[in-house]
Amino acid sequence: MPPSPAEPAPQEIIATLLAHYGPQHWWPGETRLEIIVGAVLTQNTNWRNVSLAIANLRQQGLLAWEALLAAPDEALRECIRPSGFYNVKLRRLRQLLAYLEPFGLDHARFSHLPMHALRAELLAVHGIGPETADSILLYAFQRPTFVVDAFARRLFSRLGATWMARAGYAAVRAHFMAALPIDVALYNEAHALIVRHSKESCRARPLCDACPLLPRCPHGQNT
DNA sequence: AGCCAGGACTGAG
DNA sequence: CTCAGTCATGGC
Repeated sequence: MPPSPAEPAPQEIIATLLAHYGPQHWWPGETRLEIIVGAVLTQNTNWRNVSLAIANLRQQGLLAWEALLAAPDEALRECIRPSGFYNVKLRRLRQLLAYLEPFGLDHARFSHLPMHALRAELLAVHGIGPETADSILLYAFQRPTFVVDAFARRLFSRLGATWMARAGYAAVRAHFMAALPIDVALYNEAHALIVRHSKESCRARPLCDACPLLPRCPHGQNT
């Protein structure tokens, strides 16, 4: 797919964002279970709504392994309602839990299995697609996989890698992983920085003069 | 008051 | 294999 002329180099962009925003130490949840739940609930949904759902679960004491497994559908549904698509997400969450249940979240298996093997297992769960699987692998199990999301696609597309807007998930992921060292901490920061930049500077109105990516980043284009 | 958000799956052509 | 339709709430 790439390399074409004048494509943004991932390591440069990430380094620039890192220099500007500093390390994010970003973590989409307090616990492994919370991260996994959040990964499902955030599918095509803004994090604000997911937070409401997570808060409900916490308040009901359902962010605990045993309690979550034992919770009736109705209780779970009410908790996750604010995150939208609650019927679908309830099923997907259940199926993911069903896959994890025989082992438990802290089973050695999840830290010893080769990443691609674990990734394949997650992808085999109905309702777990590539982005959800990668989020879980990276943030719950500390595996070095690059998370491709709408933010990364939009940002790099605007910076010159226009092919990313329509390319398949695998191609985009492979591009980033070929351009960057295979490193958990790096991928963690990269995703966090891209999200932060996308929500902050790139949405600033009027145009944000402090944008670390100026003049490359054409502020004002759609989102 | 629409429009859209950190996807994934299904059925049709 | 490509792609529109489907699922749904809350914030702006």
